[in-house]
Amino acid sequence: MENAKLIIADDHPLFRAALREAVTRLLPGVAIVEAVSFQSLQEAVGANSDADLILLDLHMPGTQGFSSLVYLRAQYPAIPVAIVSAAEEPAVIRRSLDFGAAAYIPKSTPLEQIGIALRSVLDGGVWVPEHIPTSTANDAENKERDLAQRVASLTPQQLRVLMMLADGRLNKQIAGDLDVSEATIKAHMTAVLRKLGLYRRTQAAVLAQRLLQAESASLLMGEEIASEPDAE
Amino acid sequence: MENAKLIIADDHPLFRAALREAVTRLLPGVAIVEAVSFQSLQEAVGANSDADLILLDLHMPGTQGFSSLVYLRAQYPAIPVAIVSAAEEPAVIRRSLDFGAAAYIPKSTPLEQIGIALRSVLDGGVWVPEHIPTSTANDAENKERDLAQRVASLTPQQLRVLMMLADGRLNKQIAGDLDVSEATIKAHMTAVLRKLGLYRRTQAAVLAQRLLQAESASLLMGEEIASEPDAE
DNA sequence: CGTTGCATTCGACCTAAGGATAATAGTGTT
DNA sequence: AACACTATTATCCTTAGGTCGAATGCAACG
Repeated sequence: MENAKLIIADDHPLFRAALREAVTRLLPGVAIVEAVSFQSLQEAVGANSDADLILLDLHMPGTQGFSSLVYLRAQYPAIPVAIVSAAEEPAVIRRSLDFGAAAYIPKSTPLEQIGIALRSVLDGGVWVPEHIPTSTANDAENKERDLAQRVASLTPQQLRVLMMLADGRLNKQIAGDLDVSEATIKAHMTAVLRKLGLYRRTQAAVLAQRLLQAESASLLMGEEIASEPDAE
Repeated sequence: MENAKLIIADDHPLFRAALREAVTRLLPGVAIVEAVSFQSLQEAVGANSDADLILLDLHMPGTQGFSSLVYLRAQYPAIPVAIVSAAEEPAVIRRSLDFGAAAYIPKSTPLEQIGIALRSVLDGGVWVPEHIPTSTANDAENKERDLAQRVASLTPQQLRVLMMLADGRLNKQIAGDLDVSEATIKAHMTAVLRKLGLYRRTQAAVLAQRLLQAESASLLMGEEIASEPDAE
């Protein structure tokens, strides 16, 4: 475990340095790659697809909300991702885990706890702060969590299609972007709708918009999402 | 002006009382109707469509974001709406005005200022706090403001169609809901797309989602919205 | 080493969406 | 009364969207 390879992604230079320092002390001998933006994170993980762990800050230039996490999980499902964030709301933590994060480390976590967390994740485990309930009775939040898990089950290509759909692009345009035929995009679209339990692309677009970009606001209240293709 | 009719819509009983008290003192003799939710506001304004002013709190049960304001403006364009809110961010204030509000009164506004504001609005004028710049150099925000104004230009029926579209409903379903033919919905849809400067219903749905429901988060950063139906 | 599972790809086929045009009717303003 | 605007509908046509079935290829498993 000591010659593991870590990727640290955080846009704040000071905090990145502190994190590097901490990791070096807690896990001597690990290799560390740093990324300062979503762009550089993509490059870093592309050049180091054998990495053993990614420490990820939500709120980086180039991404909003959970899109970077979802991207990583879809693109490199083998690499565990630990979220390192200032936010400590249970709803954010739970959703991070629903999106496939292996750990959620609030920036206020004591050093030795961070060490425990990192070792646990490198061993293939999961780590969350102690006082966080893993379930909630909030019906609206549960609905959103379910959807988050569904999004996490998308394949890399399906996720790409969904994100481009949320940009309002046509199947034909997406096909051009991904350099495949339009029929292929349609097939992906069908799969996305099935996995998300929806019936129309418009619903998926709105959903992706809310789920991936929303921060604190919409986490606590929900509304109806899917409706049957009802009779008329 | 003294026998004007006001509608006060605020879900907080204490603040509603304070507001009623203040209005009674500032404008003796005005009739006051109160609403505690979006539902009751709809009833109140329906039964008092000759009202001279609506004092509206954003954040009421039954609505998120600006949807209640947009609804009122579309449904009763003749009745000026003054937003009364705790939020004081210039971006929120500007967007409220873009959506057609006649005034924006932060809850911290001194009483005599409120009186000036109300009289100004009842006279057909507009009122905003002094220190708020009416324009911004923020390119992303300007893009969103332009879209907000476009949304404000929709007719009541067009707005309803847009909102249902943002729920992911089919033209056929919307037609059933509004009890008109699908051809009519298509005509409205075409008009909506034209007014918003878009080319696809998916874009409109995502847009409505962001514009009407977004609170603080997405107000400061923007992304590309419309793209030409480009060649492929 | 085969086989099972899944992701990706695609064509055929049908349905939904959207543009153009034109017509009717109600409403409110000038 | 004339005008402007909204709402409604229909017809025709083109494009976009979505389902089904099926082929390919890769990677894990026994």
